[in-house]
Amino acid sequence: MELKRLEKEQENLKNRVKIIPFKKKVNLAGGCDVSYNKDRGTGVFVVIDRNFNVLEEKYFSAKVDFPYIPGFLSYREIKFLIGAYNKLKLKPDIIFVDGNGILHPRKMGIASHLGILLKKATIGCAKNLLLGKFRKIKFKRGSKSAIKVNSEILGYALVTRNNIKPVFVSPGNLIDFESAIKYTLLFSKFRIPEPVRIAHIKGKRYVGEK
DNA sequence: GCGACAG
DNA sequence: ATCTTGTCGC
Repeated sequence: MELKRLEKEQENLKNRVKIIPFKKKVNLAGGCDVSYNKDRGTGVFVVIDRNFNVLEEKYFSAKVDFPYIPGFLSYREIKFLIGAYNKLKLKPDIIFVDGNGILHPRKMGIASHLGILLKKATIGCAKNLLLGKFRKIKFKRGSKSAIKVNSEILGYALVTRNNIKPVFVSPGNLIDFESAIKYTLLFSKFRIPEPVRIAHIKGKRYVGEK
């Protein structure tokens, strides 16, 4: 099937992912999300500062041309994200993506894919677990638990708010686990990191042109 | 074979 | 993801 080809493409792409120490100072954080309406999708990109002020927001709408298939989310959504990103004037130092980074069957979740195409540091923050196992944790902001896939750590379950279930964080590209966790907490006020949460809200409210 | 399965 | 009001709990 066609998915076999895409699987190989992911296998190749993953060789370009770099899980390396993140040194840059983060003044601007980007967040993105895709919302749907019938057969159309809209990508939203927002840029916020460390005080959660929204400095810029851009949209990109187009027809949906790929179904949702677990493990292949980027083939459905990445064009919307790229489209919105290219309209930004401000370029974020780090980007939060709704979905996984290397916590993926082929270590090529949408956050990693986007990070490679944009050559930017990206962090994947999923609301639900795609794969792997982790030990139970206290629902106390800051507590975390490694998510293992075949005994290899690919991400962390991270509690960003007291008494609220964790989000599943994994490096996308050009960043390490520690920094991914650190910045996710730094930019989280509620369960979902603000950049992504805001992008999500903007998307639902957005009524753009075709 | 059966069940799980980001958005 | 999306369709959708009230409602339970911190």
